[in-house]
Amino acid sequence: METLAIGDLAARSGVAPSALRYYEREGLIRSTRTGGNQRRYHRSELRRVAFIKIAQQVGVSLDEIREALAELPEERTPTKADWARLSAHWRGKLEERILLMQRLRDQLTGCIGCGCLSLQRCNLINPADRLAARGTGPQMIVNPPE
Amino acid sequence: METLAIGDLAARSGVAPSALRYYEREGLIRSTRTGGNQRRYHRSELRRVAFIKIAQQVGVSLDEIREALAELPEERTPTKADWARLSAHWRGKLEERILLMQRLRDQLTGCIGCGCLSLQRCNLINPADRLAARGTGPQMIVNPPE
DNA sequence: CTGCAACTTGAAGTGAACTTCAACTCAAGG
DNA sequence: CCTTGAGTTGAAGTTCACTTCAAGTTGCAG
Repeated sequence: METLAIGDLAARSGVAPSALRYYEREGLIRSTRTGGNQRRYHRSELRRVAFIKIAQQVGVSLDEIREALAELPEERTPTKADWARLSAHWRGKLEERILLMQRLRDQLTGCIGCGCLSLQRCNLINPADRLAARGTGPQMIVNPPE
Repeated sequence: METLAIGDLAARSGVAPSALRYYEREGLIRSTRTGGNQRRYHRSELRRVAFIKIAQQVGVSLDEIREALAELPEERTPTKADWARLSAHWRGKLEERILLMQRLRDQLTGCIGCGCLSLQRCNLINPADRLAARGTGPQMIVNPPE
């Protein structure tokens, strides 16, 4: 078995065939066809699907994933080095997201004492909502100062 | 200004009025009405909306958020202690998610050397896909062994 | 060579989380 | 009082990421 039928790729990757067809329509993965028009996947597509799944775990949209994958070479099967570059890039994104979550957690922790949820710094510290003029939303958390 | 009109709550929370109406239909927040049928929000709803936004950041669905909020007392305005309990609970969820991300990051880091993305452990270490029978998907990452 | 599981397509459906629209009413400053 | 920006409703529309369906075709084990 040199190439994979859609069912094989589905079984190996844990992604439903319908989703794989969808990914293909969306330009995230590619296949060749048999004489009878059935999809056959190169083994390297397994890696692409793995990447897609991982990126989704991180909360990245398919659009962004497509953009990332576009950085892989079209003409040849991506090498380890190609994947390494991409992975390194995503490691950065992951790191960022982890930091956001940690900030969220620390805010929550810091505010458990007062129960304020730190909307606009803290409603207890700032009871009159004096900061209301300063833009909307829990700025402190999403875009912390400095 | 003792209570907030929908526009005020929207401005303060950074959530569109249409979304606030939606949240109300979905039972996530509550309002009283003026004689002329306009919504007026108690200031404590600001906290609920903040909580909703934070939970969404963590990737929680509105359904789950509603369930969490259901643990707040209906009959009285939630106290600091009420929020503290809820926040502590969510801190756990956040912590969990952070751990998942960190595991993801470490996997990615560990695999940058081989470019494998660790689908079924590692395709380099395991080139013949011998583990294919062992369930689908990047199990190692989502449900790591031990 | 046959039978049947697995594949093909386009179109339509799903659910989550909202937004937009149209037609109308309210609240409050001048 | 009057104007006007803000609010009201239900229904329909939107985007994302798929799934389901129906009707037909293919590939391979026996």
